[in-house]
Amino acid sequence: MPVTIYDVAREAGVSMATVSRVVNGNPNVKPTTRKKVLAAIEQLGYRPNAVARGLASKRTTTVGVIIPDISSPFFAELARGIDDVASMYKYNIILCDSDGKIDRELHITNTLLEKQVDGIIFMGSEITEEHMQVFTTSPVPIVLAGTKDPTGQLPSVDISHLEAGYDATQFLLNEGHTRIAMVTGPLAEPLVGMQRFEGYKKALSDAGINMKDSYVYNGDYRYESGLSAANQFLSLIEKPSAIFCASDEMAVGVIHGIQDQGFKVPEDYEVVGFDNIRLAEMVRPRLTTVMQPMYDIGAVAMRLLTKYMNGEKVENHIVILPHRMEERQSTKKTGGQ
Amino acid sequence: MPVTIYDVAREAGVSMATVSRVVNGNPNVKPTTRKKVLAAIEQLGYRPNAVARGLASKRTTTVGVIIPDISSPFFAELARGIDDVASMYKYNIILCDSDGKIDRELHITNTLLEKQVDGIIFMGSEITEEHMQVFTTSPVPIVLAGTKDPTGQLPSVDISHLEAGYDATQFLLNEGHTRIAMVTGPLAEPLVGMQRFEGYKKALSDAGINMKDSYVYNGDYRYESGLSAANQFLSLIEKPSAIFCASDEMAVGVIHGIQDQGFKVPEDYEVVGFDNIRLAEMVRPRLTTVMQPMYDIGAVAMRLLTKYMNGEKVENHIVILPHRMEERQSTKKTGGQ
DNA sequence: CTGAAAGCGCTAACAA
DNA sequence: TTGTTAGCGCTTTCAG
Repeated sequence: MPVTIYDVAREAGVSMATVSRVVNGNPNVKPTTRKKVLAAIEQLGYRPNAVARGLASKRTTTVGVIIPDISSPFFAELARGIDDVASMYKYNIILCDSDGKIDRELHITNTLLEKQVDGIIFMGSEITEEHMQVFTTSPVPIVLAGTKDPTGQLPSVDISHLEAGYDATQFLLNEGHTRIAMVTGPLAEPLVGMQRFEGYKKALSDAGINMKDSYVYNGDYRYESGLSAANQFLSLIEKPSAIFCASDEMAVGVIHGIQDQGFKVPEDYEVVGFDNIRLAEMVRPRLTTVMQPMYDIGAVAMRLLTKYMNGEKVENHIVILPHRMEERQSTKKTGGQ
Repeated sequence: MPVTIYDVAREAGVSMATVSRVVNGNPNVKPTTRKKVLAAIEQLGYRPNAVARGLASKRTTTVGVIIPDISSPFFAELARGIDDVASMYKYNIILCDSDGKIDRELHITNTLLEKQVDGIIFMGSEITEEHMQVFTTSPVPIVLAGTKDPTGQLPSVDISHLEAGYDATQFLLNEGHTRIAMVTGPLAEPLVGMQRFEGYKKALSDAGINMKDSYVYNGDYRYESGLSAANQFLSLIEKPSAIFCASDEMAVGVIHGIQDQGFKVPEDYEVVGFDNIRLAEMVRPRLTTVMQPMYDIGAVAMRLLTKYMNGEKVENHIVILPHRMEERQSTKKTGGQ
């Protein structure tokens, strides 16, 4: 039988209220009694029951985190940012993998709400009507990380995927390329995969270049689809001269696919990735990529959530963090810049 | 004001006890009343309060997970295994990054216990006296994943790092090498880094080869230390001909270090890694490595924990999962095998 | 098969 | 500065 606040109170010769006060750092306690209580706590090895506290106070100092896949380097880095800021603010994280399945996401949200989390951070590629329905009726604040809500109602922290896609393509255009291919993410994701692709199309059209369907390979962010994409592109009569990939993993796949056929990067083909995960520095040639501040997205999302949980007024509920081109060896050195 | 079990009871015209029964799937409820209650729940949009339930039942269906760094591919994969099995058994995970700092590990353990988790899974490289002191007095079961307790008291799931180190070295020995270098992990980790190194030493000594200090580079599992290790080894008068690395990241670093100096892997130097993270397949040459079942370690650890939480008797509290050599292109094809 | 009632351990007024 | 006293929302005997 564990020791309760009541045991401590008796041992210290005070009331539970007083014990509660010292445990919670309430200043209204005479130093002498505080000392007595502390001694009793020490002596008995008292450990406050957070569940009871949660029930009485209606705050659990726990937030729920819904993530598609914690074993993905991208999301793992985001999660790290979330956890670091959370622990800074004394919150704990209930982490749930959703596998990106909508029904699981919804179900998890509900479980988290049952557990009385003080807030939720949601990562996922798509925000459907159903999501909106659940999220907007949530009794606690929910912020999106690495995605955004199409209607702009929900708080979110993300980059501009469209601009990022545009910039990457532009970068290649500036190198003098006209035959630029793209390995996209799943286009079923309207807010991420599709946006990056839109950026690519826009850059091309702004440059007066017609997009060729044969220069677009629909990937799934994974290494293997980069490999296949390279094979497809290299089998074309008129091959592209540069390839923009919607993820670093695919970019590395593309590079290897190219190298396996005896060509060189960047001499024969230039390749640009997306994300800037650690892998980008662990390949040869090292990968030129769109740097996305993953850790910061998580950290800022969590910080934002703390504000909502504290009832603070938030000026800007949609945060767009900056991205930038990280130039390495998979592209040729541009003259200027 | 959220709807409570009491509201449902009134709406359905029954007692709270009955509502509780149907919510918990207790069979002792007449189908008719069950239907009535379900209707009321639906109608009111009732969502059970897990905190209240936890206080009353003394079970939270939540387990704590202490992890050095969720952004490490190795631990992320373990975490995935844990989470999958946890959700299979309807548990949620409170995930806490410890940064491998002992005081944080201890502090987190305490917080988790305050939150009344039903069990804990601990990942970390070292188990000190202090850990033992805290873990053995825990009111809930604790299982170690990816490490083990030196005294053999605590339940754990791991591989044999010593044997794995031995096998990797042996593998290189079988290829005819006599000058085998090793890039170790931190030797301050007695149960992981040191064990792999011990395996290396043992294999060498069993083969009648004297270990040379200049062939040992003390790394930290990261890519950069592989790079430095390669530089050190290649600057030796008598260079090693094969290098065994205690992590895949370091192995990739070593390979790049070698390639950067104009040499080839495996032609000039053979390299073996450790872990078999996804990266191992995403480099050229693809990495021969010691495959460690990371996902399974997590999954089995969680499964083991469920048994303890259910009060089931466990025959074998120390589980050693198999490892194996995964032969790829960073080593030459051996004739036999 | 159902209801009444006693807590679970703590917080938060409210008094004193 | 401290104590008293209600609950928080639910589970769980124990009766019936």
